[in-house]
Amino acid sequence: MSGEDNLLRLVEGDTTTPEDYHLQEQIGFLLRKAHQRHVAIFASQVGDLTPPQFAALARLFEDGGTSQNQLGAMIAMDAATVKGVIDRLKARGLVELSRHEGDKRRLMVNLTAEGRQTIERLIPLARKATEETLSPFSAREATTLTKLLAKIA
Amino acid sequence: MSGEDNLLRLVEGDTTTPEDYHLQEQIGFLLRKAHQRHVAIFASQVGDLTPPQFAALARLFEDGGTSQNQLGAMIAMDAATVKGVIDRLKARGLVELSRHEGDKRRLMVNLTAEGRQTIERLIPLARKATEETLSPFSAREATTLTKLLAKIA
DNA sequence: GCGATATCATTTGCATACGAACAAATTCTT
DNA sequence: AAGAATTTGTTCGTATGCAAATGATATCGC
Repeated sequence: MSGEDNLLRLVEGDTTTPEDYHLQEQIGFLLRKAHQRHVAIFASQVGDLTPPQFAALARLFEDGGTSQNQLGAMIAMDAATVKGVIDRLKARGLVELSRHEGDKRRLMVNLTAEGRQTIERLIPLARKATEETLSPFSAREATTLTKLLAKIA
Repeated sequence: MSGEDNLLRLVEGDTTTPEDYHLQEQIGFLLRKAHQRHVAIFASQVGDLTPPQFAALARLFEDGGTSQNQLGAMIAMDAATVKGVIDRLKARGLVELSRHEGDKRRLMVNLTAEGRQTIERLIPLARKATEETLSPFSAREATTLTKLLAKIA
């Protein structure tokens, strides 16, 4: 950083320099770490399924069967990602796949009986994971954080 | 859900059921989506490096050289993950590796001249990414969110 | 009805992310 | 000093996550 650069910055009203940059204050870094922490908590509370796998089952439980890509859109996964998740759930017998009648492109995904039983069993554990992730906060702070994040997402 | 289960829940004061569970209100789901959105914004603003690669360079720029695992601890990456990130940065000539004298286990990581130049060039763009990610919020809300996330992480 | 377009799904390649098993070097304990 | 425990790093396997290319089917425009 030269003296001329410093002068230019002052003239332009820009008082920040690369040296002032602090990674741990950046929203992206904090989001990455917070997400990591939650995934670890989720694994310790729920264990059986990963958060994406759980999300897929929970959404099917809420809304009933949909096509694979539609489901992906609802749980924020692109087509390539949702395929892998559904493949693994199918391999475990938690969902079953069928072709849509009338539109042979669509791959319909439905919960099996075991899938329904599994998600009902895991939902209370997922609530505990939410609770533990929010445990550093007061109820008021937890609500604030949830609302702010909902605004981003 | 049987009638007996309902009675039991009422007696125990538990009024939530699996049917009441809403994925989009869960902190984990929101963190995952918010993180995804930021990564997309970061890619569009910074482009050249991924957020983890950028984090490694930024940290080396802030603190100078450290060992690979130590660096990983500072930017929240386990040993296996940080290895891949550093390998790719090394392949691009942005960092250089050397063995620690006195402790031959330690792999020291340092910025190259090109690495330093790169991170100085990218930091202003990373600031823009932070800004855009926080654009749905007022300044006050942005500060609140950052502080709350820092508390989790 | 037919060609252009759009939608749905699959595949490949690359980049995190983590657990577990392992190897090498260092430090601790006795 | 010798053996045990710890630290540092590597490798492997599994699971997201996304871009880009491809194939199959539907729909639109004419």
